[in-house]
Amino acid sequence: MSTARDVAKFAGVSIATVSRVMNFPEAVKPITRAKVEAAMLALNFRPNQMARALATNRSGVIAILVDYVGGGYYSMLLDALEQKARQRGFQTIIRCGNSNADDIYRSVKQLSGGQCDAIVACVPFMKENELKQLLQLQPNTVFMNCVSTAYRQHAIVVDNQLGTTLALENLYQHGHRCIGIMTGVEDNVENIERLSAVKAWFEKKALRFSDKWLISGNFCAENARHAIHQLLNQAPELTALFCFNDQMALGVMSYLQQQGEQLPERLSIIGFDNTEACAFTHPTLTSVEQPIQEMAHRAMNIIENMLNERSLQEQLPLVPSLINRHSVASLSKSM
Amino acid sequence: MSTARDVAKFAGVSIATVSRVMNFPEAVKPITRAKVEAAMLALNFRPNQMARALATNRSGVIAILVDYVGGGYYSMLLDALEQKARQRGFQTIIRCGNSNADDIYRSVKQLSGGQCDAIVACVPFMKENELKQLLQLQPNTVFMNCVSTAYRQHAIVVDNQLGTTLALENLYQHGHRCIGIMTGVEDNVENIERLSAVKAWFEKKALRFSDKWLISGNFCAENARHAIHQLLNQAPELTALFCFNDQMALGVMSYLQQQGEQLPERLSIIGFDNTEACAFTHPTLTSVEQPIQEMAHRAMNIIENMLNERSLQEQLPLVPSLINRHSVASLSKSM
DNA sequence: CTGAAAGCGCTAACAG
DNA sequence: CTGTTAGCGCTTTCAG
Repeated sequence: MSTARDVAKFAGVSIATVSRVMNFPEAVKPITRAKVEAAMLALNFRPNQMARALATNRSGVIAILVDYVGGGYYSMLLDALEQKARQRGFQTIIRCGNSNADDIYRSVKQLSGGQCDAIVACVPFMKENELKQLLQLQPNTVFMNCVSTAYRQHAIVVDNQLGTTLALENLYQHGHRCIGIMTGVEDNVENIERLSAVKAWFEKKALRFSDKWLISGNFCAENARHAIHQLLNQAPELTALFCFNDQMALGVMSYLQQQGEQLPERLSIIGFDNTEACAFTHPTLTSVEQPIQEMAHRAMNIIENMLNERSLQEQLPLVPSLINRHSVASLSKSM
Repeated sequence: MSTARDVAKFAGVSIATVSRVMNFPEAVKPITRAKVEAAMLALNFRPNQMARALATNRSGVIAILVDYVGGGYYSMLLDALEQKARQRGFQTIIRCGNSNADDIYRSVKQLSGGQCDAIVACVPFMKENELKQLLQLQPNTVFMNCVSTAYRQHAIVVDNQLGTTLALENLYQHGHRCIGIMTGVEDNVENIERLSAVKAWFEKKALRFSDKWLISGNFCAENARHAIHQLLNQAPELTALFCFNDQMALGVMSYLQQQGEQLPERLSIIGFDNTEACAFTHPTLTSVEQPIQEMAHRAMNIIENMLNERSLQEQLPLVPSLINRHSVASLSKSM
């Protein structure tokens, strides 16, 4: 592999000039520049990013930390982040396998040794004090889908209260009063927010809410099958179900259909995330959409501000919207 | 951020000793080592990976190049690769947005500047001569799902002929003789292999195969909806369909069900990849599974051999299997 | 506009 | 077992 020194020798210039051609081409006389560029081509020169990073203390890469890369919501988010980062001249690298705070710490320790300039951490499972530790390891961090009171400048989050209300209100307007709730992972902050929004909504509506209407599906399709079975056993009066993510809604739908139930007649269902699969179920799935593009955009704004040592603004929760499809039946019609 | 020099000063040793504690702890007297480790802790020392990589010419990271990270097959593959790489002490980074040869070249040029030791490139769209170029840019490359005659030592691929045969044979045994084929992206080498396997199978069975039974869905669910509409128009005699990936099968199923068709009665369907969604459709989807774990395992073997400058063995195609579910009806029964 | 030289933080001989 | 020292390949003053 040829180095800048080789190029310099070949072009008959100094190594500093080679560096300038890479970084400030306008600062080099066109004719010299041409010689250098020719040499680069001839020697198939590719600058060593590690050396460059070491010298400048900048790598140009943003690391994204997630749990699984697969399916659902995060894969969409990752693609959005990659695209926005690229637009601003950053490379992105994704590290998966970060399912708890310790995984995150380990990853961050490695990555913050110069391997990246900033981190986007998808850490809905982290508590306030853990976020603090994370920021100590790497100040240039953005938390995605992470509710935080102390670090609002670093945290991008959707208005879960609104998302929840949109879903419940839609079911309500279709005549549903007995609405089941399938929650996700217990200490996931988004889960917590959505759950408390559910309770607030029922109170505001002065509707009875029974704890029997509540069940956990752990955000995962397979668990949702068992969960819905149990839920309908313990609360057969339910006519609708709000799932805290689409994966679970998918599990529920497939389970019920395997039991020979008609959807949405037997149960109206709304999911959360508006993943691609929503359009390809039968019936298609109504779901709450998170504004992924805007989230990715904000993440990059925060990062640029951090890297330029500008002060950060507090982030307001972003506005989700309900995407109406065919998984909700009007109660009057089906009765 | 503290450096090895700081640690050395703090511990009252030389910087070389600090380095040894990191790399060959046994080579340092326990008492010295303890002092150094204490200093590291006290100073919150994290070695600069870039400096280390520069000095050793090894980064410990494997880069994985894919197109989209989302949904289907690749997200499963990515998780498998990450896991296997981690087991062998490598970090992985994923770069998405590589949908053609030029994207790949650009990524590889950047990454091979010391940022990674090896690359796993998911490049079913690349031709033999493009693979050659890629290997010139970065010799330590593994091609995933990539048919190649010249670079078999670098290419991990599933036996597409067998996979295709398994699917068609299953339909045949359920009595189907008029079998539609939904292909993927035209110049995708896996697509090409599967298509020629289809034709070979029909010939071997001495069954008529009409070109009207063939349609492209571009590997994507949305396209599959239009494709199936057209296909059944031009060939209403079809009783079964083999889709070259699951995404398209999903699109087909949802479209037909929206048209009020019964599945699998109207059309028996088999997909390819056995993605997670297969278990959550209704009916559940029979699909050809690629041995992802084994593929990831082999990729890491090849990489270790390359990095240790051992000679590479030619890779034989891996063996896929058919996962039977409920999307295939017996023709006798449904008639 | 260009060159010389001093690092960036770490590793790896080589001495001792 | 430990310290000294010369790089790894690039950037960045500072002179000229």
